[in-house]
Amino acid sequence: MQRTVSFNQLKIACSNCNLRELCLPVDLSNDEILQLNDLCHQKRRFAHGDYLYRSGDKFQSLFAIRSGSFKTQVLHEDGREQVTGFQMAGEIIGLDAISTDRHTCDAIAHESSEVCELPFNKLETLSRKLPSLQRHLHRIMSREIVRDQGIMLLLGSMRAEQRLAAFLLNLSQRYAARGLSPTRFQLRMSRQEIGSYLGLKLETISRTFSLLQQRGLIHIHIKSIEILDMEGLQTCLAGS
Amino acid sequence: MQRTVSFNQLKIACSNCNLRELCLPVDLSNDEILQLNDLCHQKRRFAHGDYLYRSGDKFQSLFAIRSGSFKTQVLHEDGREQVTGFQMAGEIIGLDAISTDRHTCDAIAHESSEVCELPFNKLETLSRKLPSLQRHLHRIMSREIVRDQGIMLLLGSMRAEQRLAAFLLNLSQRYAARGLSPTRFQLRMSRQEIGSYLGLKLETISRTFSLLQQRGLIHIHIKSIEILDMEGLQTCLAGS
DNA sequence: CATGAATTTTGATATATATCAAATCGGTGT
DNA sequence: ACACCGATTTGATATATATCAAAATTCATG
Repeated sequence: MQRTVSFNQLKIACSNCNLRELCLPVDLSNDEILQLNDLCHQKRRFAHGDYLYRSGDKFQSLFAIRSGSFKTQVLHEDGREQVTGFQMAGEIIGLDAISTDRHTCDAIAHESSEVCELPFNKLETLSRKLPSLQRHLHRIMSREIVRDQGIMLLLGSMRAEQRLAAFLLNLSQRYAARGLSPTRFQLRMSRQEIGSYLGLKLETISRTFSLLQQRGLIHIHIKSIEILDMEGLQTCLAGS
Repeated sequence: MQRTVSFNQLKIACSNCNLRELCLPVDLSNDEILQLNDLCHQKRRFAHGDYLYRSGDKFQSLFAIRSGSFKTQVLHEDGREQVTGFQMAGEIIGLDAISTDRHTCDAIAHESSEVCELPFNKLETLSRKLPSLQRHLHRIMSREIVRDQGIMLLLGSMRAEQRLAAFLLNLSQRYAARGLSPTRFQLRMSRQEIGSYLGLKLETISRTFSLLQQRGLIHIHIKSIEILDMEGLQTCLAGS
């Protein structure tokens, strides 16, 4: 029953889902990789604006973003909507739903995107057999906690300028981790959405972009941004 | 090798660590309960102000608070410290460290407290054998994510009054869940700490308490608080 | 290419909270 | 009971961001 796989097959298997978060750091045998790969065979495409899931939907699967990007948001009782995160290819989405069996936010495609579905029961079953997968799943969930606490700190004690610097540096890092330019990229989200995420109004975002540009830290034109002075931005994040 | 346990023993086992979060909802056999119980045999006491762990410490265990309460905080580069959470008896603390192998914040006893240590490797090993424990661990981590995202929403889009109302209602619920009065309890934390947690200054906290009192929603005297109008507070949380 | 809608930028003003300062209160030890 | 020290409350003012409004730019559509 032991299947043998070539290194090439293995690479394909591993990249099958583009599971940067789930796959890469796991030291699994070839066979184990294949098992994991079987998990996430089912793929789905989404166009800009499509919902991956909605708040209240029954939770069954995590989703690994293969390509494209998503945003997550919640609707307040009064109708206002608040963005809780931006997710890029290679990230896992839906972790918040595990505790309640229902999704707690909406996930919406920001552009044409592909995801693969990871049925959570199967993921749990497999992770009982594969300790390194189990550990990895724990790390992913913990990382989400750390990320969220980072945002809490940002919202609790930083001013507009620092928040935006933190946001841009975070995007920059994530692009860099994907082998893309950390200094020149497209913002997939509107000023409105950035503001909602950072706890600021769109006008403040616009003003703060202008400010950073005047200081020569960035060059921005609508959705195209170039970071001109990375260290300057970091200084700005550190604040006064 | 199968040990038999009476219902009474089982209750003792389960309550051994006062693991509201870890134990109660898990449907384990008697023997499994005993295994879990073995995990958390080591107990430690802390006095007010003692550190349970510090930011940067090597991560090895989660901690279950048996009695008392803790706060977690991070130190910014510039020396300011920000409270990231208040933890009560029955809660699990340390989840953020799993992803980095190092603790990412300080945990400090707010009063005389007892914790039991849960070596994470052992917890993982056991949870590979006990699916319901595995599922439960996942739920606990997910719940932490949901909690943090709740704070994000609060910090991002609520005013002082709403934040404080949310804070008080949250405490109230947690006391209620422990069979204590949801309307009359002691605040273990200072105005400073509440402010730090809610992204406000201590003066604002004090003023807002006064405001809520003037409106007849609460009665507060230093650290003793009584909620007089629960619905009023909820309305206040919902905001304008 | 022209038109209109949506997004972004910029300006003027309002407002919530921070900051600075002082007074009051509560607890602790002598 | 008294004096002291930290925590809390309250007041006056400053400031960052929100809000309201209008202009400028970009984008979508026929």
